[in-house]
Amino acid sequence: MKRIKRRYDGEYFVIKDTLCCGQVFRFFPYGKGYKIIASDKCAYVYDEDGKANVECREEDEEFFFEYFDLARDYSAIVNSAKSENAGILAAAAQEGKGIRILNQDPEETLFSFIVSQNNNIPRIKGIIERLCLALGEERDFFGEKYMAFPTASRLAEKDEEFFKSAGLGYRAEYVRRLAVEIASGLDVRQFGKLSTRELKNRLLSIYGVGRKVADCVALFGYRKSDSFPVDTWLEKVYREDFGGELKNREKIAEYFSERFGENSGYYQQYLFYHKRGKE
DNA sequence: AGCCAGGTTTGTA
DNA sequence: TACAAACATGGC
Repeated sequence: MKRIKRRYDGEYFVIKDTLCCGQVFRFFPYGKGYKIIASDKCAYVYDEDGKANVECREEDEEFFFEYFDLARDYSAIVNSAKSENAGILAAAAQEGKGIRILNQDPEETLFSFIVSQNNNIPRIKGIIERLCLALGEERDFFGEKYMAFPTASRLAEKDEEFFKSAGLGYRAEYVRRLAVEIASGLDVRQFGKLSTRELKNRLLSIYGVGRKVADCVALFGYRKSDSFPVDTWLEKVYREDFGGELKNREKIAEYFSERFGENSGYYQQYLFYHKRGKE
């Protein structure tokens, strides 16, 4: 199989910022940048001389073009952010204009963000990697091994003890029950047909999924850019940078998504990255 | 030692 | 409807 290399202009596509802004967990420092694993596919990606570089199998070129959302015009989004007159948003957008919102697999995104609740990013990455190592299918990337994200059927074979030993803590039962549901017929990929509202209600009916995880999954897994996930960092942004008084995170999420509409998800990423900082 | 991390569920009023 | 406590784990 052939290996291909694509170079993209780096003004609105910075690999490091796109991977390190908290939307994805399976990437590892490698060479001049990172190895990224999405579903069962792998790519070597790095920033160099103001360009974003993507190297992968020839047959995966289209997959990663879509994955990195390369058909979308991010200059328009960044310019809108700058014209919003919304506190630090303009500065955050300038700082994070190289971020692209990845088109991730819904099922992987759902499992990943259930793991993310009340947890920190390094730990989330570790837990997910242990699950992949134990249960993922082995694949080859030009002579180097990597593990695909496990199927729900494989996950469903394991008991709660297994998930606890992977470090999931009280989330073990959430993950196990979702795996069993999917293994016995629930197809979360079909949720993509639903409207944003219907999708969120459907996600909220899953044990272990609340408003914030539903918003992340809708945004990162189903491209619902009118979602504005509010976690501890965005609550901080709201209080400290927007002078907000609301206490309820759901209300805060409504405030932002009503204000920013279809650009909510992008702005949220700029603000998150700005507030939390880089790796 | 106690607080925090990309929160959700359950119980109470 | 709104709010508090409980829930595992590990880094600081």
